[in-house]
Amino acid sequence: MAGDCLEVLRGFPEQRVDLIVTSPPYADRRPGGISPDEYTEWFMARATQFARVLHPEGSFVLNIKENVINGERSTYVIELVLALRKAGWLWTEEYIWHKRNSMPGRWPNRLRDAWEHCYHFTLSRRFRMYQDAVRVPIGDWAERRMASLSEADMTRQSSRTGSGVAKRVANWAGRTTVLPTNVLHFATESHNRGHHSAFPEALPEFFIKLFTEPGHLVLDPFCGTGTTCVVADRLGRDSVGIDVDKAVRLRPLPRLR
Amino acid sequence: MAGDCLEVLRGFPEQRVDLIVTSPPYADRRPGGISPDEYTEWFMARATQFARVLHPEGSFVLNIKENVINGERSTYVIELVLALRKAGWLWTEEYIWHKRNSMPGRWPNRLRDAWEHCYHFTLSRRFRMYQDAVRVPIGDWAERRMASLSEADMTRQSSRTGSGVAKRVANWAGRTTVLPTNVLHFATESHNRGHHSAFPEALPEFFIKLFTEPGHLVLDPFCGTGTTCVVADRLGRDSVGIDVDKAVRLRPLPRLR
DNA sequence: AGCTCTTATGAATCATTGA
DNA sequence: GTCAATGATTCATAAGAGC
Repeated sequence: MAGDCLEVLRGFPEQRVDLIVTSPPYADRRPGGISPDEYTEWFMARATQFARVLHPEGSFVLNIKENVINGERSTYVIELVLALRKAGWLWTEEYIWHKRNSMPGRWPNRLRDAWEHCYHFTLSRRFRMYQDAVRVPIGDWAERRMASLSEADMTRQSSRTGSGVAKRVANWAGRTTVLPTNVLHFATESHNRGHHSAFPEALPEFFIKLFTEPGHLVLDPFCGTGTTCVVADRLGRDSVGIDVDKAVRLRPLPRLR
Repeated sequence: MAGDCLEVLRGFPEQRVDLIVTSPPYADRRPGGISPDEYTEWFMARATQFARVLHPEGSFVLNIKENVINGERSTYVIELVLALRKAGWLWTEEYIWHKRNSMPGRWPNRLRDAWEHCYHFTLSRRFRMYQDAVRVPIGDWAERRMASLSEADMTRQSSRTGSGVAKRVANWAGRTTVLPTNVLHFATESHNRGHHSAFPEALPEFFIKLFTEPGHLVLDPFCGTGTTCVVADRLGRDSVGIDVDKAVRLRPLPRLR
Protein backbone atom coordinates (compact mmCIF):
# COMPACT_ATOMS: atom_id res chain seq x y z
CA MET A 1 0.00 0.00 0.00
CA ALA A 2 1.25 3.45 -0.77
CA GLY A 3 1.76 5.97 1.96
CA ASP A 4 3.42 6.51 5.31
CA CYS A 5 2.92 3.40 7.44
CA LEU A 6 2.04 5.71 10.32
CA GLU A 7 -1.15 6.64 8.51
CA VAL A 8 -1.83 3.43 6.64
CA LEU A 9 -1.63 1.19 9.70
CA ARG A 10 -4.30 3.19 11.50
CA GLY A 11 -6.78 1.46 9.23
CA PHE A 12 -5.57 -1.98 10.25
CA PRO A 13 -7.27 -4.20 12.80
CA GLU A 14 -5.51 -5.09 16.03
CA GLN A 15 -3.32 -8.18 16.50
CA ARG A 16 -3.81 -9.30 12.94
CA VAL A 17 -0.14 -9.41 11.85
CA ASP A 18 2.01 -12.40 12.76
CA LEU A 19 5.42 -11.04 11.80
CA ILE A 20 6.83 -7.60 11.06
CA VAL A 21 10.16 -7.71 9.28
CA THR A 22 11.61 -4.55 7.83
CA SER A 23 14.62 -2.49 7.02
CA PRO A 24 13.66 1.12 7.73
CA PRO A 25 15.30 4.14 6.14
CA TYR A 26 18.49 5.22 7.85
CA ALA A 27 18.93 8.55 9.54
CA ASP A 28 20.16 11.10 7.08
CA ARG A 29 20.98 14.76 7.40
CA ARG A 30 20.14 15.52 3.81
CA PRO A 31 16.88 17.25 2.97
CA GLY A 32 14.00 14.80 2.94
CA GLY A 33 15.72 12.41 5.32
CA ILE A 34 15.13 11.87 9.01
CA SER A 35 17.89 13.48 11.03
CA PRO A 36 19.65 11.36 13.66
CA ASP A 37 18.35 13.61 16.43
CA GLU A 38 14.71 13.07 15.60
CA TYR A 39 15.01 9.48 14.42
CA THR A 40 13.87 7.81 17.63
CA GLU A 41 10.81 10.01 17.91
CA TRP A 42 10.00 9.44 14.25
CA PHE A 43 10.31 5.69 14.59
CA MET A 44 8.49 5.30 17.88
CA ALA A 45 5.34 6.94 16.51
CA ARG A 46 5.23 4.13 13.96
CA ALA A 47 6.28 1.45 16.45
CA THR A 48 3.13 2.24 18.41
CA GLN A 49 1.12 1.11 15.42
CA PHE A 50 3.35 -1.94 14.99
CA ALA A 51 2.54 -2.98 18.56
CA ARG A 52 -1.15 -2.47 17.93
CA VAL A 53 -1.42 -4.56 14.78
CA LEU A 54 0.97 -7.32 15.88
CA HIS A 55 -0.35 -10.54 17.35
CA PRO A 56 0.59 -10.95 21.04
CA GLU A 57 2.72 -13.95 20.13
CA GLY A 58 4.13 -12.39 16.99
CA SER A 59 7.62 -11.06 16.31
CA PHE A 60 9.16 -7.82 15.06
CA VAL A 61 12.50 -8.09 13.25
CA LEU A 62 14.37 -4.84 12.68
CA ASN A 63 17.26 -4.85 10.20
CA ILE A 64 19.35 -1.72 10.59
CA LYS A 65 22.94 -0.48 10.80
CA GLU A 66 24.35 2.69 12.25
CA ASN A 67 26.17 4.71 9.64
CA VAL A 68 29.25 6.79 10.30
CA ILE A 69 28.69 10.45 11.11
CA ASN A 70 31.70 12.67 11.59
CA GLY A 71 34.02 9.73 12.06
CA GLU A 72 31.91 7.95 14.67
CA ARG A 73 29.24 5.28 14.59
CA SER A 74 26.03 7.14 15.27
CA THR A 75 24.03 6.28 18.37
CA TYR A 76 20.49 6.59 17.13
CA VAL A 77 20.16 2.84 16.66
CA ILE A 78 20.95 1.88 20.23
CA GLU A 79 18.89 4.80 21.45
CA LEU A 80 16.02 3.34 19.47
CA VAL A 81 16.50 -0.05 21.11
CA LEU A 82 16.26 1.56 24.54
CA ALA A 83 13.16 3.50 23.48
CA LEU A 84 11.43 0.42 22.12
CA ARG A 85 12.11 -1.41 25.33
CA LYS A 86 10.86 1.48 27.40
CA ALA A 87 7.66 1.38 25.35
CA GLY A 88 7.08 -2.21 26.36
CA TRP A 89 8.77 -4.19 23.59
CA LEU A 90 10.90 -7.08 24.78
CA TRP A 91 14.40 -7.14 23.29
CA THR A 92 14.46 -10.87 22.92
CA GLU A 93 17.51 -11.39 20.76
CA GLU A 94 19.93 -9.82 18.31
CA TYR A 95 20.92 -11.64 15.16
CA ILE A 96 23.89 -10.56 13.08
CA TRP A 97 23.69 -10.45 9.31
CA HIS A 98 27.21 -11.09 8.06
CA LYS A 99 27.40 -9.62 4.55
CA ARG A 100 29.76 -11.92 2.74
CA ASN A 101 30.28 -9.44 -0.06
CA SER A 102 30.49 -6.03 1.47
CA MET A 103 31.42 -2.83 -0.23
CA PRO A 104 35.12 -2.46 -0.89
CA GLY A 105 37.11 0.56 0.07
CA ARG A 106 39.95 1.61 2.30
CA TRP A 107 39.96 4.28 4.94
CA PRO A 108 42.52 5.39 7.47
CA ASN A 109 40.38 4.62 10.50
CA ARG A 110 38.26 1.55 9.79
CA LEU A 111 38.05 -1.67 7.84
CA ARG A 112 35.28 -2.64 5.47
CA ASP A 113 31.85 -2.80 7.06
CA ALA A 114 30.46 -6.30 6.62
CA TRP A 115 27.56 -6.69 9.07
CA GLU A 116 24.18 -5.34 10.12
CA HIS A 117 21.90 -5.72 13.11
CA CYS A 118 18.73 -7.82 13.03
CA TYR A 119 17.01 -7.01 16.32
CA HIS A 120 14.29 -9.37 17.42
CA PHE A 121 11.54 -7.79 19.51
CA THR A 122 8.43 -9.46 20.89
CA LEU A 123 5.42 -8.45 22.94
CA SER A 124 5.52 -11.41 25.27
CA ARG A 125 8.00 -13.97 26.53
CA ARG A 126 5.91 -16.70 25.00
CA PHE A 127 6.04 -16.11 21.29
CA ARG A 128 5.83 -18.34 18.25
CA MET A 129 9.09 -19.77 16.97
CA TYR A 130 9.59 -22.65 14.56
CA GLN A 131 13.24 -23.52 14.83
CA ASP A 132 12.96 -26.74 12.89
CA ALA A 133 11.89 -24.75 9.83
CA VAL A 134 15.33 -23.21 9.52
CA ARG A 135 17.33 -26.37 10.02
CA VAL A 136 20.10 -26.70 7.51
CA PRO A 137 21.21 -29.97 5.96
CA ILE A 138 24.57 -30.85 7.32
CA GLY A 139 26.32 -31.17 4.03
CA ASP A 140 24.72 -28.04 2.78
CA TRP A 141 25.51 -26.25 5.96
CA ALA A 142 29.10 -27.32 5.90
CA GLU A 143 29.50 -26.36 2.31
CA ARG A 144 27.83 -23.06 2.77
CA ARG A 145 29.85 -22.42 5.84
CA MET A 146 33.01 -23.22 4.00
CA ALA A 147 31.96 -21.10 1.09
CA SER A 148 30.86 -18.21 3.21
CA LEU A 149 34.05 -18.11 5.12
CA SER A 150 35.78 -18.97 1.84
CA GLU A 151 38.83 -21.13 1.81
CA ALA A 152 40.77 -17.97 2.22
CA ASP A 153 39.05 -17.09 5.45
CA MET A 154 39.61 -20.52 6.84
CA THR A 155 43.29 -20.44 6.09
CA ARG A 156 43.41 -16.77 6.83
CA GLN A 157 42.49 -16.70 10.41
CA SER A 158 42.57 -20.22 11.68
CA SER A 159 46.09 -21.35 11.12
CA ARG A 160 46.23 -22.14 14.78
CA THR A 161 42.99 -24.01 15.01
CA GLY A 162 43.02 -25.74 11.67
CA SER A 163 42.09 -29.03 13.16
CA GLY A 164 38.75 -27.69 14.28
CA VAL A 165 37.01 -28.26 11.01
CA ALA A 166 37.90 -31.86 10.64
CA LYS A 167 37.00 -32.51 14.23
CA ARG A 168 33.56 -31.08 13.72
CA VAL A 169 32.97 -33.03 10.56
CA ALA A 170 33.50 -36.13 12.63
CA ASN A 171 30.91 -34.92 15.10
CA TRP A 172 28.35 -34.48 12.37
CA ALA A 173 28.41 -38.14 11.42
CA GLY A 174 24.96 -39.63 11.78
CA ARG A 175 23.10 -36.37 11.90
CA THR A 176 21.35 -34.90 8.91
CA THR A 177 20.43 -31.39 9.94
CA VAL A 178 21.55 -28.81 12.45
CA LEU A 179 20.09 -25.61 13.79
CA PRO A 180 21.86 -22.47 12.62
CA THR A 181 23.24 -19.87 15.00
CA ASN A 182 22.29 -16.24 15.43
CA VAL A 183 24.93 -15.24 12.87
CA LEU A 184 23.53 -15.30 9.33
CA HIS A 185 25.86 -15.49 6.36
CA PHE A 186 24.14 -14.00 3.34
CA ALA A 187 25.57 -12.18 0.37
CA THR A 188 23.97 -8.95 -0.70
CA GLU A 189 22.18 -9.24 -4.00
CA SER A 190 23.25 -6.95 -6.74
CA HIS A 191 20.64 -6.94 -9.41
CA ASN A 192 22.80 -5.89 -12.24
CA ARG A 193 20.50 -3.14 -13.27
CA GLY A 194 17.54 -1.19 -12.09
CA HIS A 195 16.15 -1.39 -8.59
CA HIS A 196 18.40 -2.51 -5.81
CA SER A 197 16.83 -4.41 -3.01
CA ALA A 198 17.78 -3.38 0.48
CA PHE A 199 18.37 -6.89 1.68
CA PRO A 200 18.76 -10.25 -0.03
CA GLU A 201 15.76 -12.56 -0.19
CA ALA A 202 17.49 -14.99 2.12
CA LEU A 203 17.21 -12.56 5.01
CA PRO A 204 13.40 -12.16 5.21
CA GLU A 205 13.11 -15.82 4.22
CA PHE A 206 15.01 -16.88 7.29
CA PHE A 207 12.85 -14.89 9.69
CA ILE A 208 9.58 -15.74 7.94
CA LYS A 209 10.37 -19.42 8.31
CA LEU A 210 11.56 -18.97 11.88
CA PHE A 211 8.59 -16.98 13.19
CA THR A 212 5.56 -17.86 11.04
CA GLU A 213 3.68 -20.78 9.55
CA PRO A 214 2.05 -20.94 6.12
CA GLY A 215 -1.06 -18.79 6.05
CA HIS A 216 0.27 -16.29 8.56
CA LEU A 217 0.39 -12.59 7.71
CA VAL A 218 3.71 -10.80 7.23
CA LEU A 219 4.02 -7.01 7.27
CA ASP A 220 6.85 -4.86 5.95
CA PRO A 221 6.05 -1.24 6.79
CA PHE A 222 9.04 0.08 4.78
CA CYS A 223 8.92 -2.42 1.97
CA GLY A 224 10.82 -0.57 -0.73
CA THR A 225 10.72 -2.71 -3.84
CA GLY A 226 8.87 -5.44 -1.95
CA THR A 227 11.44 -8.12 -1.36
CA THR A 228 9.74 -9.21 1.86
CA CYS A 229 6.37 -9.62 0.15
CA VAL A 230 7.83 -11.56 -2.73
CA VAL A 231 9.47 -13.98 -0.34
CA ALA A 232 6.39 -14.27 1.87
CA ASP A 233 4.31 -15.12 -1.18
CA ARG A 234 6.77 -17.74 -2.30
CA LEU A 235 6.62 -19.33 1.14
CA GLY A 236 2.83 -19.39 1.22
CA ARG A 237 2.35 -16.54 3.69
CA ASP A 238 0.07 -13.59 3.19
CA SER A 239 1.80 -10.26 3.16
CA VAL A 240 1.31 -6.53 3.19
CA GLY A 241 3.97 -4.07 2.15
CA ILE A 242 3.78 -0.36 2.77
CA ASP A 243 6.02 2.28 1.30
CA VAL A 244 5.77 5.97 0.72
CA ASP A 245 6.64 5.45 -2.91
CA LYS A 246 5.06 2.20 -3.79
CA ALA A 247 2.40 -0.31 -2.88
CA VAL A 248 2.96 -4.05 -2.70
CA ARG A 249 0.43 -6.76 -2.04
CA LEU A 250 0.74 -9.97 -3.94
CA ARG A 251 -2.33 -11.85 -2.80
CA PRO A 252 -5.78 -10.64 -1.86
CA LEU A 253 -5.75 -10.20 1.86
CA PRO A 254 -8.42 -12.35 3.56
CA ARG A 255 -10.67 -10.72 6.15
CA LEU A 256 -8.35 -7.96 7.11
CA ARG A 257 -10.85 -6.58 9.57
CA MET B 1 49.42 -6.85 38.80
CA ALA B 2 46.98 -8.01 41.40
CA GLY B 3 44.12 -5.83 42.46
CA ASP B 4 41.24 -3.81 41.17
CA CYS B 5 42.36 -1.86 38.11
CA LEU B 6 40.60 1.16 39.57
CA GLU B 7 43.22 1.28 42.30
CA VAL B 8 46.19 -0.12 40.44
CA LEU B 9 45.95 2.28 37.53
CA ARG B 10 46.10 5.30 39.82
CA GLY B 11 49.81 4.57 40.12
CA PHE B 12 50.32 4.64 36.38
CA PRO B 13 51.69 7.61 34.44
CA GLU B 14 49.51 9.43 31.93
CA GLN B 15 49.31 8.55 28.26
CA ARG B 16 51.75 5.69 28.59
CA VAL B 17 49.56 2.88 27.23
CA ASP B 18 49.16 2.42 23.47
CA LEU B 19 46.32 -0.09 23.45
CA ILE B 20 43.78 -1.30 25.97
CA VAL B 21 42.12 -4.56 24.99
CA THR B 22 39.98 -6.40 27.46
CA SER B 23 36.99 -8.55 28.15
CA PRO B 24 35.51 -7.27 31.41
CA PRO B 25 33.37 -9.33 33.77
CA TYR B 26 29.73 -9.44 32.81
CA ALA B 27 26.95 -8.07 34.91
CA ASP B 28 25.72 -10.67 37.32
CA ARG B 29 23.06 -10.65 39.99
CA ARG B 30 24.82 -13.25 42.04
CA PRO B 31 26.63 -12.21 45.21
CA GLY B 32 30.07 -10.86 44.38
CA GLY B 33 29.07 -9.84 40.89
CA ILE B 34 28.25 -6.41 39.55
CA SER B 35 24.52 -6.04 39.11
CA PRO B 36 23.23 -4.81 35.73
CA ASP B 37 21.84 -1.66 37.34
CA GLU B 38 25.16 -0.52 38.71
CA TYR B 39 27.33 -1.85 35.90
CA THR B 40 27.72 1.42 33.98
CA GLU B 41 28.69 3.34 37.09
CA TRP B 42 31.12 0.60 38.07
CA PHE B 43 32.73 0.55 34.65
CA MET B 44 32.90 4.28 34.10
CA ALA B 45 34.94 4.79 37.26
CA ARG B 46 37.56 2.55 35.70
CA ALA B 47 37.16 4.02 32.23
CA THR B 48 38.26 7.36 33.66
CA GLN B 49 41.58 5.76 34.50
CA PHE B 50 41.72 4.12 31.07
CA ALA B 51 41.39 7.54 29.45
CA ARG B 52 44.10 8.92 31.67
CA VAL B 53 46.73 6.27 30.98
CA LEU B 54 45.95 5.85 27.28
CA HIS B 55 48.02 7.64 24.67
CA PRO B 56 46.00 10.30 22.80
CA GLU B 57 46.38 8.31 19.60
CA GLY B 58 45.83 4.93 21.26
CA SER B 59 42.82 2.64 21.10
CA PHE B 60 40.51 0.91 23.55
CA VAL B 61 38.93 -2.36 22.44
CA LEU B 62 36.08 -3.67 24.57
CA ASN B 63 35.01 -7.28 24.04
CA ILE B 64 31.66 -7.86 25.67
CA LYS B 65 28.28 -9.50 25.13
CA GLU B 66 24.97 -8.80 26.77
CA ASN B 67 23.72 -11.84 28.60
CA VAL B 68 20.08 -12.83 28.81
CA ILE B 69 18.26 -11.68 31.92
CA ASN B 70 14.66 -12.71 32.42
CA GLY B 71 14.27 -13.71 28.81
CA GLU B 72 15.64 -10.48 27.36
CA ARG B 73 19.02 -9.28 26.19
CA SER B 74 20.11 -6.91 28.92
CA THR B 75 20.72 -3.27 28.09
CA TYR B 76 23.70 -2.46 30.26
CA VAL B 77 26.11 -2.89 27.36
CA ILE B 78 24.54 -0.29 25.10
CA GLU B 79 24.00 1.97 28.09
CA LEU B 80 27.72 1.69 28.71
CA VAL B 81 28.46 2.67 25.12
CA LEU B 82 26.36 5.80 25.53
CA ALA B 83 28.04 6.58 28.84
CA LEU B 84 31.53 6.18 27.40
CA ARG B 85 30.64 8.47 24.56
CA LYS B 86 29.19 11.03 26.94
CA ALA B 87 32.46 10.94 28.86
CA GLY B 88 34.36 11.93 25.73
CA TRP B 89 35.31 8.60 24.19
CA LEU B 90 34.74 8.38 20.44
CA TRP B 91 32.79 5.31 19.36
CA THR B 92 34.87 4.80 16.27
CA GLU B 93 33.78 1.35 15.19
CA GLU B 94 32.21 -1.91 16.24
CA TYR B 95 33.78 -5.20 15.20
CA ILE B 96 31.91 -8.47 15.46
CA TRP B 97 33.61 -11.57 16.74
CA HIS B 98 31.89 -14.50 15.05
CA LYS B 99 32.51 -17.55 17.20
CA ARG B 100 32.88 -20.32 14.68
CA ASN B 101 32.33 -23.06 17.20
CA SER B 102 29.78 -21.79 19.63
CA MET B 103 28.47 -23.79 22.53
CA PRO B 104 25.92 -26.39 21.50
CA GLY B 105 22.52 -26.35 23.05
CA ARG B 106 18.90 -25.62 22.28
CA TRP B 107 16.52 -23.10 23.80
CA PRO B 108 12.86 -22.60 23.03
CA ASN B 109 13.15 -18.90 22.25
CA ARG B 110 16.52 -18.34 20.63
CA LEU B 111 19.16 -20.00 18.50
CA ARG B 112 22.73 -20.65 19.53
CA ASP B 113 24.61 -17.51 20.41
CA ALA B 114 27.66 -17.24 18.17
CA TRP B 115 28.92 -13.67 18.36
CA GLU B 116 30.21 -10.94 20.65
CA HIS B 117 30.80 -7.22 20.40
CA CYS B 118 34.28 -5.75 20.04
CA TYR B 119 33.73 -2.02 20.47
CA HIS B 120 36.54 0.23 19.31
CA PHE B 121 36.85 3.51 21.20
CA THR B 122 39.45 6.22 20.71
CA LEU B 123 40.30 9.57 22.23
CA SER B 124 40.82 11.39 18.94
CA ARG B 125 39.78 11.05 15.32
CA ARG B 126 43.41 10.68 14.33
CA PHE B 127 44.62 7.51 15.95
CA ARG B 128 47.21 4.90 15.12
CA MET B 129 46.10 2.06 12.88
CA TYR B 130 48.27 -0.41 10.97
CA GLN B 131 45.91 -2.08 8.54
CA ASP B 132 48.60 -3.75 6.49
CA ALA B 133 49.57 -5.79 9.53
CA VAL B 134 46.29 -7.72 9.41
CA ARG B 135 46.10 -8.41 5.68
CA VAL B 136 44.81 -11.86 4.73
CA PRO B 137 45.26 -14.03 1.63
CA ILE B 138 43.16 -12.93 -1.29
CA GLY B 139 40.12 -14.96 -2.38
CA ASP B 140 40.49 -17.29 -5.29
CA TRP B 141 38.36 -15.10 -7.49
CA ALA B 142 41.33 -12.85 -7.89
CA GLU B 143 43.39 -15.16 -10.02
CA ARG B 144 40.82 -15.21 -12.74
CA ARG B 145 40.33 -11.53 -12.48
CA MET B 146 44.00 -10.82 -12.63
CA ALA B 147 44.19 -12.67 -15.89
CA SER B 148 42.58 -9.76 -17.61
CA LEU B 149 41.43 -6.61 -15.99
CA SER B 150 37.95 -5.74 -17.10
CA GLU B 151 37.36 -2.57 -18.99
CA ALA B 152 35.07 -1.32 -16.27
CA ASP B 153 37.74 -1.91 -13.69
CA MET B 154 40.04 0.36 -15.53
CA THR B 155 37.64 3.05 -16.62
CA ARG B 156 35.26 3.23 -13.71
CA GLN B 157 37.11 5.62 -11.54
CA SER B 158 38.55 8.04 -14.02
CA SER B 159 36.83 8.07 -17.34
CA ARG B 160 38.10 11.57 -17.80
CA THR B 161 41.79 11.57 -17.20
CA GLY B 162 42.80 8.11 -18.27
CA SER B 163 45.68 8.28 -15.90
CA GLY B 164 43.74 6.16 -13.48
CA VAL B 165 44.31 3.11 -15.61
CA ALA B 166 48.00 2.88 -15.04
CA LYS B 167 47.58 3.65 -11.40
CA ARG B 168 45.07 0.91 -11.01
CA VAL B 169 47.05 -1.75 -12.79
CA ALA B 170 50.00 -0.93 -10.65
CA ASN B 171 47.88 -1.25 -7.55
CA TRP B 172 46.63 -4.68 -8.39
CA ALA B 173 49.52 -6.34 -10.12
CA GLY B 174 50.88 -9.20 -8.06
CA ARG B 175 48.51 -8.61 -5.20
CA THR B 176 48.14 -11.60 -2.95
CA THR B 177 46.48 -10.18 0.12
CA VAL B 178 43.45 -8.08 0.94
CA LEU B 179 42.27 -6.21 3.99
CA PRO B 180 39.81 -8.08 6.20
CA THR B 181 36.40 -6.76 7.19
CA ASN B 182 35.06 -5.82 10.59
CA VAL B 183 33.67 -9.35 11.06
CA LEU B 184 36.24 -11.63 12.66
CA HIS B 185 35.91 -15.39 12.36
CA PHE B 186 37.72 -17.02 15.25
CA ALA B 187 37.01 -20.27 16.96
CA THR B 188 36.69 -20.23 20.71
CA GLU B 189 39.44 -22.03 22.51
CA SER B 190 38.31 -24.45 25.13
CA HIS B 191 40.93 -24.88 27.76
CA ASN B 192 39.58 -28.14 28.91
CA ARG B 193 40.26 -27.56 32.55
CA GLY B 194 38.65 -25.15 34.92
CA HIS B 195 38.70 -21.62 33.63
CA HIS B 196 35.98 -20.59 31.26
CA SER B 197 37.62 -19.60 28.02
CA ALA B 198 37.73 -15.81 27.91
CA PHE B 199 38.77 -15.15 24.36
CA PRO B 200 40.98 -16.99 21.91
CA GLU B 201 44.50 -15.71 21.32
CA ALA B 202 43.53 -14.74 17.79
CA LEU B 203 41.26 -12.00 19.08
CA PRO B 204 43.77 -9.85 21.00
CA GLU B 205 46.33 -10.75 18.34
CA PHE B 206 44.20 -9.12 15.68
CA PHE B 207 43.76 -5.88 17.58
CA ILE B 208 47.34 -5.76 18.83
CA LYS B 209 48.54 -6.02 15.24
CA LEU B 210 45.96 -3.54 14.03
CA PHE B 211 46.54 -0.81 16.61
CA THR B 212 50.14 -1.14 17.83
CA GLU B 213 53.70 -1.57 16.63
CA PRO B 214 56.41 -3.68 18.25
CA GLY B 215 57.62 -2.04 21.43
CA HIS B 216 54.27 -0.46 22.22
CA LEU B 217 52.57 -1.07 25.55
CA VAL B 218 49.37 -3.11 25.78
CA LEU B 219 47.11 -3.08 28.84
CA ASP B 220 44.44 -5.56 29.85
CA PRO B 221 42.77 -4.26 33.00
CA PHE B 222 40.71 -7.45 33.43
CA CYS B 223 43.30 -9.91 32.24
CA GLY B 224 42.04 -13.12 33.81
CA THR B 225 44.52 -15.82 32.95
CA GLY B 226 46.57 -13.37 30.90
CA THR B 227 45.83 -14.30 27.31
CA THR B 228 46.32 -10.71 26.15
CA CYS B 229 49.73 -10.47 27.79
CA VAL B 230 50.89 -13.78 26.38
CA VAL B 231 49.96 -12.69 22.88
CA ALA B 232 51.46 -9.22 23.30
CA ASP B 233 54.71 -10.80 24.43
CA ARG B 234 54.77 -13.16 21.48
CA LEU B 235 54.26 -10.19 19.14
CA GLY B 236 57.07 -8.19 20.71
CA ARG B 237 54.90 -5.71 22.58
CA ASP B 238 55.22 -4.82 26.24
CA SER B 239 52.19 -5.57 28.31
CA VAL B 240 50.55 -5.12 31.68
CA GLY B 241 47.73 -7.28 32.91
CA ILE B 242 45.66 -6.49 35.95
CA ASP B 243 43.22 -8.77 37.69
CA VAL B 244 41.69 -8.97 41.11
CA ASP B 245 42.83 -12.56 41.38
CA LYS B 246 46.08 -12.62 39.57
CA ALA B 247 49.00 -10.61 38.32
CA VAL B 248 50.51 -10.90 34.90
CA ARG B 249 53.51 -9.12 33.51
CA LEU B 250 55.78 -11.04 31.22
CA ARG B 251 58.55 -8.57 30.67
CA PRO B 252 60.09 -5.97 32.91
CA LEU B 253 58.27 -2.75 32.13
CA PRO B 254 60.70 -0.06 30.97
CA ARG B 255 60.40 3.39 32.58
CA LEU B 256 56.80 3.09 33.57
CA ARG B 257 56.87 6.53 35.13
C1' DA C 1 23.88 -28.96 -19.47
C1' DG C 2 28.12 -27.66 -17.37
C1' DC C 3 32.12 -24.97 -17.35
C1' DT C 4 35.08 -20.73 -17.71
C1' DC C 5 35.56 -16.05 -18.32
C1' DT C 6 33.75 -11.17 -18.36
C1' DT C 7 31.31 -7.51 -16.38
C1' DA C 8 28.51 -4.66 -13.35
C1' DT C 9 27.65 -3.08 -8.91
C1' DG C 10 26.31 -3.11 -3.98
C1' DA C 11 22.22 1.06 2.52
C1' DA C 12 30.47 2.64 2.25
C1' DT C 13 33.52 6.23 3.84
C1' DC C 14 36.85 9.93 3.65
C1' DA C 15 39.40 13.80 1.58
C1' DT C 16 39.06 17.39 -1.38
C1' DT C 17 36.88 20.84 -3.96
C1' DG C 18 33.31 24.12 -4.82
C1' DA C 19 29.31 26.99 -3.47
C1' DG D 1 32.81 29.44 8.39
C1' DT D 2 29.38 25.52 6.96
C1' DC D 3 27.52 22.38 3.85
C1' DA D 4 26.98 19.86 -0.45
C1' DA D 5 29.00 17.49 -4.40
C1' DT D 6 32.72 14.87 -6.49
C1' DG D 7 36.66 11.68 -6.74
C1' DA D 8 39.40 7.85 -4.93
C1' DT D 9 39.70 3.76 -2.74
C1' DT D 10 38.47 -1.48 -3.08
C1' DC D 11 36.28 -6.91 -2.64
C1' DA D 12 32.97 -10.59 -3.52
C1' DT D 13 29.14 -12.17 -5.91
C1' DA D 14 25.84 -13.32 -9.60
C1' DA D 15 24.22 -12.63 -14.14
C1' DG D 16 25.42 -13.16 -18.67
C1' DA D 17 28.25 -14.48 -22.54
C1' DG D 18 31.00 -17.87 -24.79
C1' DC D 19 32.53 -22.63 -25.56
